[in-house]
Parts: sequence; structure tokens; C-alpha cells
Amino acid sequence: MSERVVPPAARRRRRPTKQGVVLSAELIVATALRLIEEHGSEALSVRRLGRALGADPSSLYRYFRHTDDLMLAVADELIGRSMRSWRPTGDWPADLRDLGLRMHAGALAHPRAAVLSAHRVTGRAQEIQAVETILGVLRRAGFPDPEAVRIYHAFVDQALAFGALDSAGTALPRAAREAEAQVWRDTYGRLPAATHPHIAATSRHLVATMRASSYPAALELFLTAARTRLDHVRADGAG
Amino acid sequence: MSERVVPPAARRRRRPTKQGVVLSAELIVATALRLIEEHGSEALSVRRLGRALGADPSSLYRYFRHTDDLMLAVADELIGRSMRSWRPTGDWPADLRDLGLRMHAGALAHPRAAVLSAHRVTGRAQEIQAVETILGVLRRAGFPDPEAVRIYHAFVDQALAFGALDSAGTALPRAAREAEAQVWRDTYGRLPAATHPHIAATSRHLVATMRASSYPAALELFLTAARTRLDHVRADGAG
DNA sequence: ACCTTATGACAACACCGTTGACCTGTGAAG
DNA sequence: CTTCACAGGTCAACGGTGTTGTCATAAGGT
Repeated sequence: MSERVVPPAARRRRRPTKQGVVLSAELIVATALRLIEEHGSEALSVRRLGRALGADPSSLYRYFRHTDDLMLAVADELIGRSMRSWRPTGDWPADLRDLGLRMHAGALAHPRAAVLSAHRVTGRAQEIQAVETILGVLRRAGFPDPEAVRIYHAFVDQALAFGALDSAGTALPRAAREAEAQVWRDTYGRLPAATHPHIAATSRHLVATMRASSYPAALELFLTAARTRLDHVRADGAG
Repeated sequence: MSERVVPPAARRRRRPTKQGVVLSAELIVATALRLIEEHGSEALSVRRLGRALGADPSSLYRYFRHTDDLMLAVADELIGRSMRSWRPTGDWPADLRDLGLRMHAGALAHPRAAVLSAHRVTGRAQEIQAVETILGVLRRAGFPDPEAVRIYHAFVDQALAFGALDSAGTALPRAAREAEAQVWRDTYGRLPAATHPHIAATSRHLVATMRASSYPAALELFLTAARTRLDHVRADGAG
């Protein structure tokens, strides 16, 4: 075996599979993304991917060392797609909101990749560009450097963490998802006020609210707090 | 097969396994937690768990319908351990801060289990108690019901999401962790100001800040925003 | 036209969760 | 005490998974 994976630059022989498909890392990543989108993230396995490509599963190991490797490539593609069309408006809360929602939506669109890559620092081009962009928004808004970095860190981690959390939810098998909805309806919706007064008093809101992602709300709270911080910084600077 | 799992209350015959172990739901959950802690979350499988217990894997299906069911029980146990010693002080931001830090710390104490269970609704005893407690803090603080539920949702998800994110980081192999630190030092610490002005200007802060969890900072921002909301609610109510 | 070798295919391995059928000892009832 | 229903442990099997050692072959430089 030694080294199964040949770096892309060294690849030359474009030999088609039995079913006539010419493989490439790009085609594999694209097909994986398509599979996830069409049949859910649990539908992604090396064997299924091989079948979808018209190739033997083991052929994929000529392009990726293992499944994790493939998922990272998928994640990288994801970052690119999320940020590609973003343009700053100069209104920093609006810009941050847009960026946060984009990152979150990107994660939700490809749950399995998101869960896997949320906690990793790649140091690759797309990621660096994103860091520079977000820091720029904050510094231009007037946050002093240490505060800008703190806010940046919390902002990015919040987007990634909620993205991963909500992704894990959507990656659940359908039966488990329905079971969760039922728990909210049947368990939390029916607790007696005598033993659980606060749940009973708010059960209507709980059942309605808990099925959706809380990221939009959390993001608004984040922006509110950031504005408050900026006001204090300015007041201190002026005083 | 029909109904394999007998509810705990109806269990009476304590028949030991071939290896002399007397099974119970509690023993199984405790063993699962131990396995996860000792050998990583990927070491948890029905078969391994059976081996660790000294029982046939299929025996576990007398106590849990499927693996998911078992994971929910593990998650509930985790919640219970985090909340067991908490006492309210009446100062709602302080209480929320304490609760948030406890949940986060609980996740970090059991990284692999936290990653697996953060996104699940268990509907079990410990979780219900936690929901009631947190809702109580918010409602007593003066948040009207729909707002209390929204804030509750964001608060819990934030704690769970950051817990899972930071857990995933600490669960990484040592080599990978060091590689990440090096990326911050060597890649982000050395980008030229000409191409990446914002990163270059803040690189000192970036390198220092990015290694620690951003949850405490995010939590403070959350509390700031919640206070602002409460002020607005009161002003509206008074006006 | 030849030869190297990149790359696809195959078969096998060691796992996984889950279930239907079977067996056995417990513990309550008589 | 004995009986005996059945809770609960065991066994074997099914269809899935990621991964790898080996082999075959056609692509492409010479």
C-alpha cells in the first residue's frame, strides 16, 4: 500500500471506471455534496458514494486517505460557497448578521461536514480570508484591537457551534426527529402546574419555539450586546 | 419480539449473566460513561459495551430499545450531574452565569459524551428539572412568557453548543491539538500587513485569545443583551 | 511498439446495530 | 415445598459499514 493517494498535481492518467466515469477529487466532492443534499447525511457512505459515482468504493481511496479526509475537502468547498457572494455594506451590524446567517446556513446545508469541521482550524486560504473580513468589519466599526479580537472569537465560535448543533439535529434519522417533536408536545406540553409551574405556564410557547433553531435569536442578542460594548468604549474614549 | 424492553418498575427477576453480573439500566449507563471517558466516544458500541459489562450485546436491548435510547439516558445522567449542587441566589444574571458555566464545565468534564448528546432532547427527569429551573429564573426576573422562552432557548443552546464545540477540541488527539496551535502562531502570526492588514494588526491578540474557550466571553455578551431586553420590556410596560 | 505505473476492481477482514428463536432460573402462587 | 409462567440472558444470523492487500489493465511517455 505505502502511499495510495497521489497528489492532484501528479495525476495524469485519466482512466475511466467500468461504467465509463472519469474520477477526480472534484467530482467525488461534488457527488458527496449532492448525495447529502438529496438523501440526507446518513445516506453518505463510501460504498454508496462509489455506487453513485459508478465506481468501486475502494477507488475513492486513491483520492482520499480516509472518510475524514473526504469530509474536510467537502467542508473546504463549503466555506468557499458560503463566502463567495458576500459583499460588505458598511453597516457593521447588518454585515455581521449577514455573515453569521451565511455561515449557519452553509452548515445546515451540509450537516455532516459541518459537524466534523466546526472545531478545526485549517489555516487555508478561504478560512484566512474569512478571518480578515470579519476582523475588518469589527475594526472599522470602532472596536479597539483586543476587544475586536474577543468579539471576533465569540462571533465565529457562536456561528460554528450553533451550526454544528443544528446540523447534528437535522442529521438525525427521520424517526428520531419525529420522536423529539413528540417529546416536546407530549412530555413538556402536559406537565402539571402543581409540580412544574414554569413549564406549564409557558408550554404553548415552548412547543412552538423549540422546534426551530435558536441561532437567529442568539445572533440578535449578540449584536445587541456588541452595540452596547461599542457605546461604552466610545463613552470611555470621549470621557 | 413485540416488546423487548420492560419498564424499570416492572422488573423483578435479577438474573445474573454468564459472567455473574447483575444488569440494570443504571449499571449500563454508568459503564457507557466510563467507556467513553476511558477510550473515546468511538469506543462506544453495543458490542464493546456488552463485553465491558460481561454480558451478551443483545442483552442490552432488554433495557434500551436501541443505541439512541441509551445515548439519551447517558445525556440525562450528565445533565443531572451538572445541576445537582446548584442553588439559586435570586440575582438572575449571577444565577444564569453560574448555570451556564456549570453546563459548559459538565460538558468539558465528559467531552465525548457531550459531543454525542448535546443536540438531543431527552424528555427525562433530569432534563425536565433543568428546564423548569432555568425558566423559573427568567420568569422571576420579569421576562414575559414568550420572551422568557426565547431567551431560555438561546441560553441553553448556547451552553450546549459551546460545550460540544470546546469538547470536540479537547477530544482531539494531542498531535492535532498542537498542530492547531501552530497554525495560529505560524500562519496567522506571520501574515504581512500589506495583504492582511487586520490580521497583522491584531495578531498578538489573536494568538493569545484563540487558544482559550470563547464561551465565558460569549456568555457575558449574552447576559448584557438579556439585561438590555429586560430594560426595554420594563420601559414598554411602564410607558 | 514497448514498458512503467497510475489507477480501477475484487475479495476479504473486522467491525457495526439489530432481531428472532431458544433456553433457563427466578420468584410468586398454590 | 413444589410448580410453572415468563423475564431476561444467549446464540446465530442478516445486512450494513470503513478499509486494505492484491491483482489486472490501459494510458501515456519513450
